[in-house]
Amino acid sequence: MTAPNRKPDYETLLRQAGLRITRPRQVILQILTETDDHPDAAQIFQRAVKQDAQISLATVYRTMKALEENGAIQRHAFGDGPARFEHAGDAHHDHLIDVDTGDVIEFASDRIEALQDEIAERLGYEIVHHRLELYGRKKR
Amino acid sequence: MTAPNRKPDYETLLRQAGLRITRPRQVILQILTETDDHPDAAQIFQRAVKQDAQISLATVYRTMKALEENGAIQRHAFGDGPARFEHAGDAHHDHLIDVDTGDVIEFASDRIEALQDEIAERLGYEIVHHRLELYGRKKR
DNA sequence: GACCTTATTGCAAACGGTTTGCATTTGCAG
DNA sequence: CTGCAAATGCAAACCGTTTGCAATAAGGTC
Ligand SMILES: [Mn+2]
Ligand SMILES: [Mn+2]
Ligand SMILES: [Zn+2]
Ligand SMILES: [Zn+2]
Repeated sequence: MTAPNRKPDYETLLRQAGLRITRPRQVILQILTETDDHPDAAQIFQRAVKQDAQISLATVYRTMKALEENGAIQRHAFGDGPARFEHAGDAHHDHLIDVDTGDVIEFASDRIEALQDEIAERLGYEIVHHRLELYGRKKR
Repeated sequence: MTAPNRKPDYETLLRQAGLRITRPRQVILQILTETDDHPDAAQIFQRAVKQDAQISLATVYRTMKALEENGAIQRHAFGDGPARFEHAGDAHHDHLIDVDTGDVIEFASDRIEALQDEIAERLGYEIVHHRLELYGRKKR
């Protein structure tokens, strides 16, 4: 469940950053555009290989890094597993991870966000970014 | 800055779990007892080697795992660096990491904790654990 | 289109943190 | 003190990620 899809124009974004639109990148960007979950590099790679059998995992990683540096995607590290990605541009939100299924549910709370700022303020700090993850189990 | 030191009796705890009090473990436990920060395995190892030159890093890792499984310590993964440890038993708190210095400041907010429960509740989940980390920069 | 320069690729090897197999040592119950 | 299982040190394996390198291909210029 991702916030309303902004259908970000990754290609234009990359072009403006002076990066080339290569075949591997097109494939990866397409996957990112039409995905609604938080895939890791291996999953993106699996999906990519179906479209172009000679894409390499290294290229997936390099592309993700490029996209991240240009603010096109966000990288998360849930639990201790591999990094997982999602397109940026949607409004800020945090995540609830189902410990049984691994499902990721998004949520947002401006009250929590405000309290975070308050706390940082009180400690004499300015928040650069934060990470709030709830790990939970579905109530039956 | 850690909450008031509970001076946990790790040795008794380990004995009750059926684990043996070996020399390497004594050294590591001592380090953990008198430390007030959030050291990683390499740091614990460095400190340990000063007391007993033949302790191995593998033993540090194995001991940390044993302690964690018995609820004696907590493991954190700040940013993307190595895991960092602190003794459990102190009251729950979350962390503010100084992005410039790496310093870790502890804080607690029952208002935030309550809001988290509320959110999970609303989504039909029960929180097993959570992770709240603020990454900030000191205001001058 | 052909050409040139340079970014990007695939591959395999390196990486850093952590875990593990194994032969040896050690704690500790009897 | 003995005997046995648990714990150790070492080195090798691990897993996700990054990197060096030679080969390829993007895309600006004519
Ligand atoms: Mn998300
Ligand atoms: Mn702490
Ligand atoms: Zn947030
Ligand atoms: Zn908390």
